[in-house]
Formats: sequence, C-alpha cells, structure tokens
Amino acid sequence: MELVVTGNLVRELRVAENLSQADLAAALGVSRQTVNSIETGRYTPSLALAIALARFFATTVEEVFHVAER
Amino acid sequence: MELVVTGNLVRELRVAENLSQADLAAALGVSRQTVNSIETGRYTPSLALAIALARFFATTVEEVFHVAER
DNA sequence: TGGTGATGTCAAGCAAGCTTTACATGCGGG
DNA sequence: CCCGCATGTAAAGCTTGCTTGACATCACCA
Repeated sequence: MELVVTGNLVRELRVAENLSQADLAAALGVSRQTVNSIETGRYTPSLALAIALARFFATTVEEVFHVAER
Repeated sequence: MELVVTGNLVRELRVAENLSQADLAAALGVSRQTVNSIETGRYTPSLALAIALARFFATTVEEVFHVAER
C-alpha cells in the first residue's frame, strides 16, 4: 500500500474556471509558484492544500489527485 | 480558503479493525512512529499517505481527515 | 515475578513543501 | 514597437514529514 501521487487535474479545473495561477493562489492563500509547482508536477501539495484545492473546485481529493502503487 | 487539518479518525478506524499501530504501519509501508504521530496529532501526513490511509480503510480522505478554516 | 506486546515520546538527520525574490519567455493589444 | 499579463523556473531559507534507534510506561499473562 505504498502510494505515490502521479498527477492531478488542477490545471484543467483552473482553466475551466477561467482563473490565472495567481488568482487560484490568492483564493487558496498560497504563492503563485506553489500553484505552478503543483500543476507542473514539481512537487505534490500538503494534505491541507490538497483538501483546499478539492474543496475550491467542489470535488474530492481522490478525483483531483491520482495515485499509483509504488 | 486557508485550511488546517484539525483531526482524524485513524485511531478509531484502526481499532475497529483490531490492528496495532505497527500492523497498520507495515500495511502502509511507513514506520510505527509515523502512525503514532498522526493519531496523536503530532503532525499531519503527506497527501500520498493520507490517500493510502483512506484507501486502506475503504473510505475517503475527506471523511478521515477533518479540516477548519484558519 | 518476569516477560511480551502495545503505546508514547524524544533526538538527530534527511527529504519535501512552501516562501520570497528574481529573471526569462511568449502572447495579444495599444 | 512596447506593455502588461500569464507562465516557467531557479536559488536560498525555513518548516514539517518521516526515518531509525532508543527508552519508558502500562496491561496482561505464564
């Protein structure tokens, strides 16, 4: 049961709402680089930020973030 | 939308399955101290571990981890 | 009594998330 | 042509997640 986060739908969801990375960052209370890093896969967010993202887009953590067995 | 993780149901779920912290840790591929730290609220897990926990208990991240606006 | 399993916690150390600052690129509009 | 906006990325630094190893307590049981 060792999971790794392999990708996410943040960019798709953000673009669908016509928001810039800076807009989303401001709404979530994080920096623009943090949003960018999550979208480009540089790193995976903390649990709190992942829940905030899912909640912001009115969906679930499991739907936004994809995992695979490592 | 700045969220903090305020608590979780890991201990309740684990006990309901009659597992020790060490059992759960082994099943998840982490150390016993990590499970203990999550249960006692010393820190909140990474996103990958949170998803693994929810999946292990056949539930969702949002049900296992509780958040509040900061 | 002594042994064992379960739990709590601490310390040191490495890895990862997030910050600020900064700079580069591409693009559409004036 | 220049501007402003959106995006990508990098460096340095702080904080937090997770590790191993160790030790203490408690309950239960032979």
